[in-house]
Amino acid sequence: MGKTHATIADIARETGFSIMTVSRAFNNQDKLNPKTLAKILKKAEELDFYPNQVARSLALKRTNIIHVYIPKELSATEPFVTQTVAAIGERLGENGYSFLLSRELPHKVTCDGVIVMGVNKEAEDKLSTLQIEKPVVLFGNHENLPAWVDVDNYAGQKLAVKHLIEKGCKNIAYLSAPLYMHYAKERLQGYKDEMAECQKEAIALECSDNNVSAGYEVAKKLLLSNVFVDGFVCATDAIAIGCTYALKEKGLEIPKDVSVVGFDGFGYENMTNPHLTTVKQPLYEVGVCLADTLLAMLEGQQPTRSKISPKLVINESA
Amino acid sequence: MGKTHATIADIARETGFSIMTVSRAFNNQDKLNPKTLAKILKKAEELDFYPNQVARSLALKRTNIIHVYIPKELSATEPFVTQTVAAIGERLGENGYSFLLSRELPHKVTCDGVIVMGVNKEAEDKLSTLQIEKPVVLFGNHENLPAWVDVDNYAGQKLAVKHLIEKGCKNIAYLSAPLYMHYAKERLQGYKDEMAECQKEAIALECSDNNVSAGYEVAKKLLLSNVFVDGFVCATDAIAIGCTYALKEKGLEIPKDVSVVGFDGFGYENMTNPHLTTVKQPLYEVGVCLADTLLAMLEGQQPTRSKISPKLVINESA
DNA sequence: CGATAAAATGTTAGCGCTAACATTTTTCTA
DNA sequence: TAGAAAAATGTTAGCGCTAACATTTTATCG
Repeated sequence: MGKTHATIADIARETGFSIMTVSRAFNNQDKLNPKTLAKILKKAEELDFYPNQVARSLALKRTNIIHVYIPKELSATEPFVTQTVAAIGERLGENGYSFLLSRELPHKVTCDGVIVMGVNKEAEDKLSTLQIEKPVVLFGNHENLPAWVDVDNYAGQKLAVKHLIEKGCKNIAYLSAPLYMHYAKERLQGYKDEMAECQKEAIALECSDNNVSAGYEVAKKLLLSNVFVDGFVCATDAIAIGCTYALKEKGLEIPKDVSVVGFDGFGYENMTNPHLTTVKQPLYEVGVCLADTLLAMLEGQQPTRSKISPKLVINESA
Repeated sequence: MGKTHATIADIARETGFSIMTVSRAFNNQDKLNPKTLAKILKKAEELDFYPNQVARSLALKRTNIIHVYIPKELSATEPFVTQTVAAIGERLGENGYSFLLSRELPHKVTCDGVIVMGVNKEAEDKLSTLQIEKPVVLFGNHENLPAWVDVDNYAGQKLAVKHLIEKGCKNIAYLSAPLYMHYAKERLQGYKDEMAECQKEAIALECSDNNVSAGYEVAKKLLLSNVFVDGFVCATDAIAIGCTYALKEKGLEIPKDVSVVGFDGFGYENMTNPHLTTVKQPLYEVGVCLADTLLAMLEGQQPTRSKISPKLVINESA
């Protein structure tokens, strides 16, 4: 591969300073005479020097690698995983860490810390073990873990309801995702509480699945009943899209006759006609927060738990 | 952080072999007496030993890090980027490499190789420079680069046309994406050639943008003219979805009256009613191939160029 | 069965960097 | 301006591993 690259030893030789002084120029600049620092940096520039992170990691007994653990039951290609990972990766990179996507819990010597993309009952025990050795941050929430970041589904869902009420909707129905999904429970509660706080009657229906067909079926069923509804709050965008099909089929116009709000904002919201108003999951922020939480722990700070509030993205459907 | 972890020196001491023999047990097993190997592995297990990759990298003058460079003009959250990155990451991890998502071209000492997620005129010069020092693989195709992996848009679009013809469609129109997108040209050509090969007349219209509204507008325009069309091949799923809205508005049933095929398969295909038949970009395979191409180069093999064929995913719309 | 090749194992040096301590130089104070 | 404190720089040892070469042990064969 041609000649090897300049090292701090080269700079030391050429400037006449010791290796350690050169090392300080890249780590503890404040402990150097400004003139010395300038000379060293100039020579570094001249030699196209770049610190060798591997050597640095070895000397510091670190790896500078973070494992991003994606439990097997999660698809690694789901938007909510990949978008969060993108943010994590960017943030870690800015801080000198590379990362590893893995589907198995890592051995402690292979990383400085772990970000877990969702809880997996099987892995829980291992997590607490690993936690003793290396910092762990979870995407989600868990009472036994001191560090996690989650989306505030509850607050997000309240936002949607609030918006419809402000728009003047009188009868707001809720199409829930299957309740065995933890987010579904949280969102449903947000709807119920917000409705209660506004002295409105809740009408919540659970879909059998989180997809367009299920949303369509449940909305259709509701429309066939005698219940008058002028607003639909849906637990996910997929369900909301299904809902719009049922509404159109019935000849209802969105948002003139009825308003629809979704939840997720993975890009599907722009596939409807009209475009869907939705509560967008703040995945970028979550990813950044996951990374920052871990980085803080690596610097010795206390673990933290964060809930990040989604934002309402107002499009045409409500 | 508690007591340090077992090293090969520990195993050497406890088994009575030299450090080098222990090292061989984890690298050149074939050069060891089987009994020796067994003893060492047993002791390793006992001590929960795991090789320190950082030390290994330093000794081998490698980083075991791959930079995944996402040019600034690409959004890091686009599905086609994030899904490919997920596959790259998984593959690299399996092979002992971690990676770094970066928005700037890396310095050569920070990585063993680079995967570029799309060409950026600005970066092209730098790429050829970097290439001399470290292996580079591009997602896309470029005549000046010896190693790349691309989606075979041309072949993929032919698949879609073929499918409609087999289904018995007589008049197949094409809704193209804006032609300044490189993939749009390739896909359009695939449509044209396949139509020509089947002695069919091509009717191609270009959308002003790659989104639902643009697809809707163009399809609507075509429907207003006197041209009879019983099949739509669309350059993207977003355009196809827009197209379905225009068709439904006109009272046409899909696929009874008219068939629609999209392209991309990023998940939007399941948001339509009926679900969209589409040509799915093989992003997972692309990611794996990008990683494998780079890994092969790192082992000294020649760079290669690959085009990966998308698959037709048959749903309800055609 | 001794010479010789082949297999197995060991020794040395070093990858590039940093912590910890040691030394030198500069600055400050009475 | 001597003497002490502070600032700047240097020395030593080692992080855990591997390449390259050196040595010892075992297998092979006329």
